[in-house]
Formats: sequence, structure tokens, C-alpha cells
Amino acid sequence: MFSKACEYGIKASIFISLNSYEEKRVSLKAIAKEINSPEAFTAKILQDLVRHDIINSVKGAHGGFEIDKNAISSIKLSQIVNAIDGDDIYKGCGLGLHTCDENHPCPVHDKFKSVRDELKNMLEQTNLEELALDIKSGIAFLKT
Amino acid sequence: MFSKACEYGIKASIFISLNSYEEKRVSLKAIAKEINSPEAFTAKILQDLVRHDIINSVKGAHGGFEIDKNAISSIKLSQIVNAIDGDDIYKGCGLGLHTCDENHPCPVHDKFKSVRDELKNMLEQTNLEELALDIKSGIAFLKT
DNA sequence: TGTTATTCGGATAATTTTATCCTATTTTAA
DNA sequence: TTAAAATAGGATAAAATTATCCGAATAACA
Ligand code: FES
Ligand code: FES
Repeated sequence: MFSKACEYGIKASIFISLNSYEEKRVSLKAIAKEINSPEAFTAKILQDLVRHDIINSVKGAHGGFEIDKNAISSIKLSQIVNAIDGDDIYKGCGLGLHTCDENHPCPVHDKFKSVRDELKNMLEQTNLEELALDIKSGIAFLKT
Repeated sequence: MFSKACEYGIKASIFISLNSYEEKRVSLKAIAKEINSPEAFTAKILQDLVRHDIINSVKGAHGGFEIDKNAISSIKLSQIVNAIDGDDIYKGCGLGLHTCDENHPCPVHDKFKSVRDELKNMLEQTNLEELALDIKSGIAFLKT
């Protein structure tokens, strides 16, 4: 459904949120360890999120990644997915036609569209805060 | 969402259905042309569907691919997706945890599960016949 | 019987995604 | 001023997916 890059991006963002609530920056190393991802690859993804202004990075000793505490509850999953995987998952045709087009639909268009729209709504309505709280309260986990 | 291989597999199956209703076998070449897919790659996918007993192949002159006319309405999209992409899309964790597990859920589990289940239901309830009919009646298309 | 049309299957290549490595840059603090 | 701790970013490699090529097997038919 999502790319590995996107999965890492989401998990990393959740972990960063968790720490940003406590004014703590987290290092790449700590993130990769926590979400069980390859370090260098994770670095690329974080850079991408920084460029998209979703997270913030601070270089040098005592640096790391953080998210504006006041922004956490307004950052939606859709922003992260968009930044990393683009909008294909929302707009693409289920059977790979060049574009999904009501006026030139593929055979699964109607059925596919409703699923895709539900996914879209889910991603647009879910914010980082609620996800982070589930980790904090111990009812959800970032790794197996 | 689906792999290219899966997209081709679905489109090919629809086109074969369409012809099987009229007792016509279709060649690899005709299929690839109709669904706008690379021929040799499509061949691999068709072989896969044959091995999974979803479609039937006949070698030699006047050979080609066909689907048992009486089976078309009972072949579900889910069978094709399963044959080609496996069941990850139904059962996998949205954030890539090793398994999706109610008792050890990732932060998006609940929200993701409902989308995934809707997708699953859609694929399990959609059969080849209805898709083929949409092509036949001209309200849907297999290529751009 | 031989030729032609076809699928099958193995080997290989191209592309994309995922992952690693190394150096440069920035910042803190001793 | 120097050392240490960190991110940035370019180059490269590994793995997975997508795509191509070619000979073998099979079946129809002249
Ligand atoms: S045209 Fe295929 S999903 Fe809309
Ligand atoms: S555990 Fe992640 S979707 Fe169920």
C-alpha cells in the first residue's frame, strides 16, 4: 500500500512527535533504532520531510529532529504520504490507466474509487498527535 | 496499490472473459495489444494465472487463452490479486510491521484496517463477468 | 511430413526501490 | 581553537520489479 520509505517516514514522524512534546530532539540513530529502520535510508527520508517543512532538523552537537509542538495536532498523515509517495494513491487509477478519469473509466473505477476515497479521508483526518498518544499510552507499537 | 503485474493480470482476464463468452480464444499478442502491455512480461503473468487455474491456455496453432464460460461470473478479483500479488494487501500491516496483529497493533491499525477490509470486500465481491460487461457495453475502457 | 502459429520457460537486461558508505558542513562545548 | 556530535548530500550498491530475448514444446493444417 505505502512504500517502505513512506512507512519509515510515518513511524519516524510519530516518534519525533512523541519527543517533541517533551522538548526533546531525537537523533537519526535514536529514530532508526526505535522504528527498526536502516539508518542511512531513514536519513534520506527525514531530509525529504524537512524539505517539505513537516519536521525540523538541527545540525551539530545536540542537534537532531523535532516538530513544532503546536503543529503536531494539525499535521495529517496525508501530508507525510504526499511528501514521500506523492498523490498517486489518491488520484491514480487502480488499473494503471494514465489518469483516473470519470469520463474514461477503467472497469474497476467505481468500486475502486470508493475505497480510494475512504483511504484519502482516513489519511486527511488522522493527525500525528492521536497516533503519538497511542504509542505513549502503550496501546500501539512502532516495531514488532 | 496493485503491482503492474497485477494490473496487467486483471485487464488481461477481463479481455479474455469478453472473448470467451463468444467462444473465441485470444493470443498473447492480441491481449498485449488490447491492454497496452509489454508482450513478454504479460506472458509471464498469464502463465501464472494458468498455474493458478484461473485462466486456461492452449498451445499451438489456433491456441491462445480462454476462461471457462461458466466460471467467469464466479471468478473474483481477489483470486487474481491473490495469485499475482499474494495476500499482503489484505493481511499486511499498513506500517510494515511483520504481521498485522490486533494484540500488537501499529498506530494506524484501527483506521487502516477498516480501509483494508473495505478493499478486501470489494475484491471478493467483484467478479469478472460484471467487469467484462462494462467493457462490452462501452462504459469502461481497458486502455487510455 | 513439414510448416506455421502458438504457449512455455530459462536467461538476461533495464528500471525502480531500498540500502549503504563516505565526506562535507554545522554546532556545541571543553 | 580544537574535538566531538550531529545532519546534509553525493556516489554507489543491492534487491525487487518490470521488461526483453530466444529456443523448446505443442498443436493445427496443408
Ligand atoms: S479510471 Fe481506473 S480507477 Fe478511475
Ligand atoms: S498492525 Fe499495522 S495495520 Fe494492523
